[in-house]
Amino acid sequence: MKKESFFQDVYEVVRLIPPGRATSYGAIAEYLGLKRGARMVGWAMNSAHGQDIPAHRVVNRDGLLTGKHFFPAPHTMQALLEQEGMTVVKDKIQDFDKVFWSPTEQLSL
DNA sequence: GAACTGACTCAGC
DNA sequence: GGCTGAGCCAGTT
Repeated sequence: MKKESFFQDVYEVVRLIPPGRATSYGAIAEYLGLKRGARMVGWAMNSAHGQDIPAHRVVNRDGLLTGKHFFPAPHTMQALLEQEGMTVVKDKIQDFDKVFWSPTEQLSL
């Protein structure tokens, strides 16, 4: 197995998120074996700056764009999500249960 | 080198 | 039903 950092796995999973879909920090953490490692996923995103990581497709359990504040502009995250066909109202993804992409289910097949 | 923090989440009160 | 506390790992101070 790879001895890469937990962060590298996070990046890879986030890259596999298909357009028009979004997932949560907890879902990624769970896929990596960390049930409460959601914070580390967010931390990984923090280090993902400069890489091809669609961090805008990663939101919290509520579909809320908690990480929007870390983007170049506050509306960048929402704009990217809307470009992919998702509806964002008040920094929150609408029909999040429909656009939700679970790595545990999609990648374990 | 130990303590703190950090883009979260769940359980308990 | 809303708030507080605890827990995960790694990077920073």
